[in-house]
Amino acid sequence: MLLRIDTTSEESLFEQVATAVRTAIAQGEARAGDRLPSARELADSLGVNVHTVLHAYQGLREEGLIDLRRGRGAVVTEVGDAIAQLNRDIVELGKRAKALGMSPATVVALVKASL
Amino acid sequence: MLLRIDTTSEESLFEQVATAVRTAIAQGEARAGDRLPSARELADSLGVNVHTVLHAYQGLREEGLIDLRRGRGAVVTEVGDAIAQLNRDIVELGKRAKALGMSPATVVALVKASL
DNA sequence: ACCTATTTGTCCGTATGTATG
DNA sequence: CCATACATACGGACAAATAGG
Repeated sequence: MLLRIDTTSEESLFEQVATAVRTAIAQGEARAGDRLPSARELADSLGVNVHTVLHAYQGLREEGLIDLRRGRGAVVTEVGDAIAQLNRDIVELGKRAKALGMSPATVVALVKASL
Repeated sequence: MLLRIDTTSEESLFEQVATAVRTAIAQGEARAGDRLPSARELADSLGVNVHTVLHAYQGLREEGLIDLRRGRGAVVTEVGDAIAQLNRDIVELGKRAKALGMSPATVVALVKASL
């Protein structure tokens, strides 16, 4: 799992970390039961603070993607696997939307409306 | 096609009108070849200026959703139909996501990442 | 085919608020 | 604080397309 962070981006750092990890799971790079890098480990390799990674991890826990336990680290849940199943269709959907000239905001609005 | 506008919203009026019409098309309330209400008609029913609605319509024309010609009004294009089809698939995706126990926030995040 | 009245979007300018320098 | 630029929303006048007789 190789992640990158853009310190010049307007998106907050913890959001970028969360998105990166989520994407990795969605792409099947980490499956149910797999252990993610520890917060300290990941923070070091990204050059950000440990709390930034923990903030991201806690968000992913609230989404149900990972279990987070003291002493054991972050483990991908079954929900994480379900995401990988759906991600391919989501990517396909994104391509179609782009081909139709739809703005990302429009697509996101439609998705939100359907949930 | 029943639209509503929130004059207290921070979103600009013409954007709200555009979003409302776009959503109506996405939901199949107006299909290819159908005529939308004239700008004056819609403006009256929404309580905004004609030009505000026209501004929204012109934006939708640039997106390719409608044809706009004087004397004839706004007509939904084939692209409008394609978006409606896309929206049906989005709804289907939402159902699957829910069945898999994925949180709405996760789905939205994945869609954003794919765009 | 003609004329005219209506419908409809386009073009002109103006006021107001919001950044930007 | 001031000046400038830009976008939004509004109003009036205009011209093209349409509809009816």
